[in-house]
Amino acid sequence: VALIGARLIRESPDGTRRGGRIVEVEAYIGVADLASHARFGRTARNAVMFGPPGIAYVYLVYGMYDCLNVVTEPEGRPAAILIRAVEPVAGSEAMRAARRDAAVARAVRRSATRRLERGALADDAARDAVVRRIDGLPVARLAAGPGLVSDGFGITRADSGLDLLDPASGLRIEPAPPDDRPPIIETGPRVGIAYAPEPWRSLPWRFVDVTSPTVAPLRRAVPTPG
DNA sequence: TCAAGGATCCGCT
DNA sequence: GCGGATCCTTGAA
Repeated sequence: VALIGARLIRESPDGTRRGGRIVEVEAYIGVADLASHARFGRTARNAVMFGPPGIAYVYLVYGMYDCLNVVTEPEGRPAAILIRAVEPVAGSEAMRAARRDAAVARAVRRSATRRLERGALADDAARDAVVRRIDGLPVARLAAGPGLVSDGFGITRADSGLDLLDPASGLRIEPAPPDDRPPIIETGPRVGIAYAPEPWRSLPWRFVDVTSPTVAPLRRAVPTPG
């Protein structure tokens, strides 16, 4: 919860600076949390979750998207916060450019597979469609999902293990400025963990700042049919 | 070594 | 609103 409102900062070697307000997170805590990557114990992938706090844990989901987490508990206790959405504050055009690069690369790969299956399909057409879509996005939507945060900020698994609390780090987290708009936080169940048994599946460990145009307010209740 | 499935996003219906 | 893309990680053999 303390992360909501904090700033995610990316400084590239060329001096480009991207920054945004963290507006949606999810908590994954301990080996007992059967929704967490730590549920199988310590493995090659999740090793940094068992390390000291403040470190970046980046993993690949669905074979396509990198997701950024912040390790939270002291060494030996595996826990991390998944950063699900960031509201851009600075460097939004650099984010847009990074989103374009990532999406175009995916579109070209996909176009190549399709060409093998069902005949010619111009890479240029796929590329143009992707560029139009990304260029039409409002700034608030540029990092409105865990995979999109990584795309927009240029985060990859190579960044896993970085110290996010080091002021000299090219990828880091800073406190919200004192005059910042105060967040209003809603909670809800975590997303995409249907494989987890109860109570883990329903624990309200997802936190959203509903003052942000980047995220939609959580639905409070499931309406009864009829 | 193998087979299964995923802390997502996008295009198409 | 649904299903495909895509490849890495995992436990089991």
